Amino acid sequence: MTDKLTLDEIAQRAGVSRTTASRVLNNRPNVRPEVRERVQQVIEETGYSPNPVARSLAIQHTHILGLVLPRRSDTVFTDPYFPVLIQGIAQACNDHEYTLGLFLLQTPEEERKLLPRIAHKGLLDGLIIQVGEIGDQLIARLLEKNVPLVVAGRPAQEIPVSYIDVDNVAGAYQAVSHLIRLGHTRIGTITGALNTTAALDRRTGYEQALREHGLPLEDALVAPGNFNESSGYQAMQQLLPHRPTAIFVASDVMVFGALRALSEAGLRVPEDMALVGYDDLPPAANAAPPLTTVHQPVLRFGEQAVEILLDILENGSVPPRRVILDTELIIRDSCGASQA
Amino acid sequence: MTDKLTLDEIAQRAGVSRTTASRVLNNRPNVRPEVRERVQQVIEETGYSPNPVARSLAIQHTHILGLVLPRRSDTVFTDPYFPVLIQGIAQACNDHEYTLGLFLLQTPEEERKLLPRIAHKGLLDGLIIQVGEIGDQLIARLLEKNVPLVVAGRPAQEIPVSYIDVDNVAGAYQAVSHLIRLGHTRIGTITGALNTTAALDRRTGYEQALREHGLPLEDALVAPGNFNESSGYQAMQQLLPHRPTAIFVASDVMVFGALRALSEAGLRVPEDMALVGYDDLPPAANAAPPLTTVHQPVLRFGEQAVEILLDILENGSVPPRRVILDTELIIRDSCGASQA
DNA sequence: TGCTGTATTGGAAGCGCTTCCAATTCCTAC
DNA sequence: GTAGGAATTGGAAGCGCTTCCAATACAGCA
Repeated sequence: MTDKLTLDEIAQRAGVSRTTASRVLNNRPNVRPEVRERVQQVIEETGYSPNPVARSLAIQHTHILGLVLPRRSDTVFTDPYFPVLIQGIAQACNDHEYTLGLFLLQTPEEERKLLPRIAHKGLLDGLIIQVGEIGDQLIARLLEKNVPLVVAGRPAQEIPVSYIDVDNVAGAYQAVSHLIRLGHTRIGTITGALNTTAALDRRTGYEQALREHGLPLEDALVAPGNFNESSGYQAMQQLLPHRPTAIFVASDVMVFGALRALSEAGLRVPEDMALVGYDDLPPAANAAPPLTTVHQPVLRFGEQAVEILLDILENGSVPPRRVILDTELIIRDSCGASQA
Repeated sequence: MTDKLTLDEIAQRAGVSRTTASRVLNNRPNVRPEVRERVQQVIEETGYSPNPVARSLAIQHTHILGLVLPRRSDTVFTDPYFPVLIQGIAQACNDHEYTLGLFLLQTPEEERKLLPRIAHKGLLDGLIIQVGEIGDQLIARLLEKNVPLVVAGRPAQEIPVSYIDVDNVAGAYQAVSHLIRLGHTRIGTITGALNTTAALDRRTGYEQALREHGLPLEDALVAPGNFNESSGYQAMQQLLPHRPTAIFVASDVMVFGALRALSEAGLRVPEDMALVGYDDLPPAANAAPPLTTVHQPVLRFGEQAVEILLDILENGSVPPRRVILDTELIIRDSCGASQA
């Protein structure tokens, strides 16, 4: 209601020029204390707050960051990972007084339609973009438009872009090593969608652990999943005939699917089959049995992503920043360690 | 890189005035076809796209909608409900060429800090705000600032605001009636957080069903939850000694907690205890056993929310719009109907 | 008391677009 | 060939803010 207020009016009411009013509004020096006081008075009385769009136009940035989540929407809102990521990013945006714009690119047409809006340096100061499938050209295209951006997850191509990731290889390596330490020798894995670097890296960690401990790699013990529940279920069924005694599953959601297959087969966890997952989001601790899983610091991941982006905004995008966060193996019941 | 382009330059290159250039940019009439062609040519060659901020300042709206999720963050990103809601809203925003701004108000300070940004009609054209706890004054405060808004969920107070909700009373009523029809007479309920209207309404539906079917209401059979997994677990434990044979649980997430308590107690579902949940989000179908649950059309809910908001933007906020979406009981295994 | 240097102030230009309105051009009909 | 009207064009004034820069006020010093 009192919204037609402009800085001009404030200035008039306080009996100063618009310039001076602007100065006190932005806490700039060179205003006599008494004058400053008077203007502040008026601002408070009227409940004035400056028009962000006008300000943005003048200063040439908006204080808005964009988060873009490409394709694969099935996973995007079925896996608790993304909500938590969003939360971390939103939190950090709040802390730094930025506004967060959300862009879900579900279909190719949407991507095409949204691209100009995302790529234009007018609306968004910068972008956090979740890495997509291998072969996705979105990042490359954005890069050549010169938009400040940081990628969440390791991009497939070797391009000079800033990104943040968790150490997926090491996380998987830890998990599998732990199973080996518990005495397992026939260890399978259910992979994530192999058109993502995260899934690839986790499989690499699995292989590396087996190899370094002198265990053979057996193709039949590697079942492809795609990060959702049903794929975990199917992969588990596929694995069962080959009699593994332990499985490293590339995401907790797939563990739930695996658990379902196991219970249908009348097998118990961890007695008949040890399981280690990946993610450690809220559902993991309350599962039956509670999941041993590789913890990723998703909230911090999100926070850091925006901090990197802000750094780029301030200091330019060269050289590209690279941040790899550590994971931690959380030992609960599903691996059998607690009863071993 | 080619981003310093302004409409002025386009006009110059095409040999017309900025006014005319603007006209072709916005597909307005009164431009000679050949001229229009020429300008379009230049626009394409240069890859020009107009600065959205400048345009916003001129036309006095931004084409940005805000989604604000107040407090109770524990539930917000632990319950799959919200991601799906966000998805529906984002989808609809895309369809209508709006950008979505996300505001998570986790702490009171954040709320205070963000309020001006949210309430100022400069940045956001309108707001979709998730209803908060009963007693929350956020909506009222926003309302008096005259921000166009639509509430997701029924507000507690009787205020003249537009909102969209699902028919929680009817949904719960359906669920409980179904259990009664299956022959149950000792039917308990695990409620949601009773400082929300959704939880209250669902409890009302439960009571109504019992009453109308001549069954007694028994306080001991009503256990308070708060929509998260652990509360379902605890509530179930609390209910067990009173020997219900069926439970209506106010959200699927709490069903998972209940399931955990039941399995620890050595009870089987649905043989020893019939369960009906609420939500029917992806995890429900893959649960063990698959959940009978009240389906809410969350995606459509989100879409409609933005459509209502756009309607308000276009035609004013009086009278307040009220939209109540229907729910549907999805019968799977957890209620025992399939084996009865 | 007068002079130089610093702190305060406000005028005006500019951010990149839209849009009102007056000026010009083009048709058509007479 | 000309008057009248419609279609086309561009000048200029905003939208609400920031900021450069020149102008003014004030301080300290000799």
